Amino acid sequence: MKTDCQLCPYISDAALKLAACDLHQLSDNHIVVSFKKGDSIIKQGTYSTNVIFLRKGLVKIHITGPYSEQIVKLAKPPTYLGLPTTVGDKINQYSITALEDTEVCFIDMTTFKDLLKTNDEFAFEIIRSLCRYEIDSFCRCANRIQKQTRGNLAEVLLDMSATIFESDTFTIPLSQSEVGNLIDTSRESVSRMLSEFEKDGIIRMQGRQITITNKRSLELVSQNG
Amino acid sequence: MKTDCQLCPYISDAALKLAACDLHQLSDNHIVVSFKKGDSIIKQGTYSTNVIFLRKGLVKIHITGPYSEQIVKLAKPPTYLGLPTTVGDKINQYSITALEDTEVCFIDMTTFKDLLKTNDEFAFEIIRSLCRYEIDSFCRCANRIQKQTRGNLAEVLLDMSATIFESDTFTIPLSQSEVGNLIDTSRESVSRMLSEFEKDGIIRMQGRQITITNKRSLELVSQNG
DNA sequence: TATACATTGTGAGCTAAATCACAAGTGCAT
DNA sequence: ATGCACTTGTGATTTAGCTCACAATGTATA
Repeated sequence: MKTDCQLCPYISDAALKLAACDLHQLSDNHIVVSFKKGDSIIKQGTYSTNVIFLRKGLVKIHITGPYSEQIVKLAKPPTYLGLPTTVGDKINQYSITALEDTEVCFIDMTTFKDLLKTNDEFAFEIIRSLCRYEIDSFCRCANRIQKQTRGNLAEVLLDMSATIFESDTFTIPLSQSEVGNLIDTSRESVSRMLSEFEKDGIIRMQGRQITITNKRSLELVSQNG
Repeated sequence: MKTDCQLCPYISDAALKLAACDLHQLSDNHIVVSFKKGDSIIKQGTYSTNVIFLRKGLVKIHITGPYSEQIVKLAKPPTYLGLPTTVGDKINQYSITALEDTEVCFIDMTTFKDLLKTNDEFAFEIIRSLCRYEIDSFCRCANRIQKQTRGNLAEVLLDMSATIFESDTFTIPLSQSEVGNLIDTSRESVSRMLSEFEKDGIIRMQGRQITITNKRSLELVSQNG
C-alpha cells in the first residue's frame, strides 16, 4: 500500500522539514505494512535495504546476547527503526518484533539517503534523534546495571505507565519471562516481585492488567531498589 | 592554538569529505587544547557549546548513575565526543576525563552545524558513526548485563589489548576501582579475579602492566564467564 | 624525609537472586 | 469439548559476588 506522505497523520519530526517535492519522492518510494502482535518485523542477522518508520503500534528491539535474548528497549511511534543497519553493513544487528498490531513504512534506503543529502534540516533532525538515543541508551544501561532487580522492575512499570500508555492502568505487552529479558532477571523473580508489589499495595493486578495504586511508593522502590 | 585542518595528521573520516573551503572554515573556528592525565574535559551537568574532536590520547566517558559512577566506555582517537550535548539541550549528559595526556579540538557548535548543513557527505559520515555507536552500545550493554563478572573482566582486557593498545602487553589506564566501575563490580572482586587470572597463568602482572600470556584461555573465560 | 592519601591484597560472613522442581492456570487449535 | 503448549505461582537450595575489616603497599606534597 502506497500513501501520500503529505497527508499522513503519523509524519515524523524529521519529515516535517521536507519540502513538498521531497515528500512526493518519499511517497513514491515507501510502502506501508501491517504486522500482527508477535510478528517479526526485522530479524537479527538478515539483510535489509529499508529504513523503517514506526507509525502505529508498539515494538520491542531485542538482540541475542551471549547467553539469552535481551530486550534492549521498547519503541513507540513516531520513530525510525533500523537506521544503524541501513547506513551500516546492511546486516541487521538486532531484531524488532511487534508487541501490538503495528503499522510501519518501509522506506527504500537509497531514497532515504537521497533525502539526507538533499535536505540538511531533515539530516539534522535525524542526527538529533540519534544523539538522543545514545544518551538514553547510556542512562538505561547504567540504571539496569546498577539498580537492584526490584528497582528495575519498578522503573519499567513507571516508564510504561508514563511514556508508553500514559495511564496508571495498562496491560503489560510482555510475558513475565520477557519482562525478565528486559530487566535481566529470571521469570520467577519477576513473578515473586510483582506479587510483593501487590501485597504491599503498590499495584493491583488482574492477569496482565496492572494498576499503579501507589505511584509514590513505586518511585521510591525504583530509586532505592 | 589554532591549526590548519588541511595539514592535520589526525583528521576524521568525516572531515576528509570536506572541501578545501569548508576545511578552511573549520581551521578558523576551532582550537586545540591539551589535557593532562586525569584532567576533566567535560563535566556532566555543565553547559557546552563545542563539539570535541579527540585527536590524540585516551579518555573515559562516564556518567553518575543512580548509585555510583559508571564508566560507559573508553574512547580513542579519532572520534567526535559530545555530539549529543551539542545538538541536544547543551547540557552535558556525561563527563569525559583524560586517561592519558590527551589533545582535543574544540569546534564551535555553529560552525559544526554549518558544516553539517552545507556538506551532506560530512553529515552522512556523522550519521554513520552515530549509528555505529548505537549498535556498539546495545551490544556492550547486553554483554555487561548477561555475562558474569569474570567474563566481563576478561573481555575488557581483550578489548584493551586488541582495540586500544594493539599489543599483548599494556598498562591498564584505570585503577582497579575504575575497572570496577567499568564492568560494574567491586574493587575487591577485580583484585581477586586478576590474581586468579595470574595464578591460572592467563596473564602476568607487574603493577598496572599486564601481559596476556594465554589469549585462548582469556577468550574462553570471556565467553563462558 | 616525613606525612598523608590513594591504591591494592585477602579473609570472613552475608544476601539477593539464580536455579531446580512441581503445581496450577490460561488460552488456542483441532 | 479435549488436548497441548505456554504461562504463572511458590517453595527449597545454592551461589556469585558484595560488604566490612584491616594490612600492606605505593606515590604525591609539604
